[in-house]
Formats: sequence, C-alpha cells, structure tokens
Amino acid sequence: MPARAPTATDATFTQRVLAVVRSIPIGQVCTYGDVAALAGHPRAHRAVGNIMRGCREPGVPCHRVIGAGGVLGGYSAPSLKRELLRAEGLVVVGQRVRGFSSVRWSPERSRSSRSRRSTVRSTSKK
DNA sequence: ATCCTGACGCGCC
DNA sequence: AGGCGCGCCAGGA
Repeated sequence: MPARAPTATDATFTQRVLAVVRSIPIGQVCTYGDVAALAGHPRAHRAVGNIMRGCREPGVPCHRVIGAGGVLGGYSAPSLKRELLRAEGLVVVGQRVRGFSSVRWSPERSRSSRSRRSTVRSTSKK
C-alpha cells in the first residue's frame, strides 16, 4: 500500500477521473473542471481532457463531460455528442446545453438523489 | 529526467 | 458576437 498520499486510494489521477465520469448519472453532465476537482485536482481540467481523449472504453460516458458553461467543447464528433446528450434527455442547442446549471451533476446532488425539480422552463422555447 | 502535447478555463481585445 | 493568449496539470515520447 501505498502509504503516500494524499489520497485515500492511491489510484492514479486518470483512474480517479475515469471513476468520476462513470459516476455521472444519465441525464446529467459534468465539466472537465468539475471532474478534475472531484478527482482531487481542481486545476487539472486540462489533464482531464487529455484523459478523456484516450477514453474510448464503454462504461465511461465521456460524452457526458462537457466544457465549462455548458459548451460541448471538443469531441471526436460534436454532432454525435449532441445526439448522445439529447438521447439522455438533455436539450442541446447548437454547441451549448440548455439548462446546463440544471443538469450539471454534483456529488451532493446525487446525495439527495432528488433532482431538485428541474427548473427547466419550456425547453422547447426554441 | 526533459520536452511537448492537449476533448480546458477564463480574461481580454 | 467572436477570436486570441496565458496559465494550469498530468501523461506520453
């Protein structure tokens, strides 16, 4: 065991990041910065992006990880990402997610499990 | 061990 | 409304 560390599990940063992404429930999204913070490095958002880049394995909804502000950000296929998110009940307009703040996943939110009533106002408002 | 890259974030022009 | 640059971190060559 690794007696090092600041972290309980000595899993490497990548490992933790992947775990966090896997923890993102359907219908919700998370920003790279958030994932990094959840992984223990709020400033490693860049590294997170790099990790996602090589994350092509199932079980890791990398499409649920978007940029800050609700921007899809980069992706092998932006259109694909948009479809995937929409399929999860999210509303994506152009390159942005509608009600991003409402779908933004938080560890505490999952604690309550209550999605706090989606403040989603007519999403179809164009 | 060093250098470079890169699916980011945010401020500024 | 866009586009540009700097700062950040971890992983790979």
